[in-house]
Amino acid sequence: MTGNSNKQTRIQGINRSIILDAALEVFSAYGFRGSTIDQIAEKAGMSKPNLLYYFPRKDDIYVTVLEKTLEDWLAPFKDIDPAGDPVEELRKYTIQKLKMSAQQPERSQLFANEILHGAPSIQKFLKSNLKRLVDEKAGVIADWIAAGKLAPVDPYHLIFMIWATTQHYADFDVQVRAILPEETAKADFFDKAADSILTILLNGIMPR
Amino acid sequence: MTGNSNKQTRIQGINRSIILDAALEVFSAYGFRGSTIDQIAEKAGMSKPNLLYYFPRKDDIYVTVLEKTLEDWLAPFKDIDPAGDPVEELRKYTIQKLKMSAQQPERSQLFANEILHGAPSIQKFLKSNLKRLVDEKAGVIADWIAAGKLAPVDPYHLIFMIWATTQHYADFDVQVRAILPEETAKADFFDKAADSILTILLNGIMPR
DNA sequence: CTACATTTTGACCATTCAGTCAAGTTTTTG
DNA sequence: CAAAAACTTGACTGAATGGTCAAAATGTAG
Repeated sequence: MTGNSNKQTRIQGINRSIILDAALEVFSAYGFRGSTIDQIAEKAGMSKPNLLYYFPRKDDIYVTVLEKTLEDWLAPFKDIDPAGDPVEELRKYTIQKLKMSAQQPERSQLFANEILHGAPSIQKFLKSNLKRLVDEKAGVIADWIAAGKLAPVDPYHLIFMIWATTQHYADFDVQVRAILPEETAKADFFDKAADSILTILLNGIMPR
Repeated sequence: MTGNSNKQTRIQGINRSIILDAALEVFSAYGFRGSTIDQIAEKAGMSKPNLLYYFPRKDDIYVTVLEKTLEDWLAPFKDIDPAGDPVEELRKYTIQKLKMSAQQPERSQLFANEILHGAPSIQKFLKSNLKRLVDEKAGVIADWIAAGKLAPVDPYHLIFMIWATTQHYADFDVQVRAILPEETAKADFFDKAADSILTILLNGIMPR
């Protein structure tokens, strides 16, 4: 039985998970080409051939980490509730995404890097799954607008705006810290950022 | 006289420029580690040793392209006029940045990639020049708010929001096109995006 | 046109790195 | 506890790639 088989042994479960954690750290920091298998193996505390026993190709590790990331990443988006209060739903979603950016910047960075370089590994996912999901949620927002519960704005661009703004704090972390060195150290940095963003965003889409 | 000297010959002027154009294309698409000197040389239409005659190290090419980019990139930000009408100035700036994202996505992508991976080549620039400039413009915005010309929002987060939103269309171009395939092909795509963003943003900061 | 400086390149070198392999060790199973 | 399966690794290979070098080609100043 090889490491690729469906049913995992105890050791396989442990080691695959260790490898994927190490890989996320390394890939998010250096990108696919900038990362080496040796780096990941060292961070995972095992030899390179051992790591390759679990994931035969560098690409296998990368794609697996990326897929796990996408899943987590979209969960709160799926949770936007058509039956909820529009402004409240979008506030909840925005805060959720900001929290994820703060707590798991590596996931955001990994994804950003993939897209930035043309999404070579997830083109299909973007055009099928993601597009379908966004179309659905854009429809929900359009309905809210039609019901007069939100100002008339293009739902797609609104979604992009929320994504861009929230992920900025993970992806451009270095820049934010360079400009706000003391602020970012404070405990309430997250709350202040969330508050500023939500003020502008929600006032921007409040029905008039 | 070497290719590094201050005074450039005719051929040096031409070739350095050709190399930098090629390098921007390659580096923005594949990142620093993902790009090879051979690739750049081929795109520039010259042999690798010839290219290395003008820029002795791979890093030299990269840093030169990056510095040129930073300069261009901040020009419109510098142009924000404290004496102008606040909403009008911020509209002008946002549109300017969106235009740049549309016309020179490579520059935005090059910069994004650098920041995403910890800004190894421009840490100092971020902490000195950029911070100084942002502090100055944040002061201008704070004054506008104090004068009751804008809603009370944190100037720094407002600036980040404009940056994030506008650059999203360059850096996440692939994702935008995956989700809005027909839209992006239309001639008025830019206008619609600008309009959507400005509606939300400006309504969000209009004094109440 | 000549002498000198600049530009260009084929061939080459050293290093890095993804991936292989065969032999050894540990874990599981009956 | 013995045999089989699963796991681990040192040593290695081949391809890719950053960079060198010496000689040839081209451009330029007087």
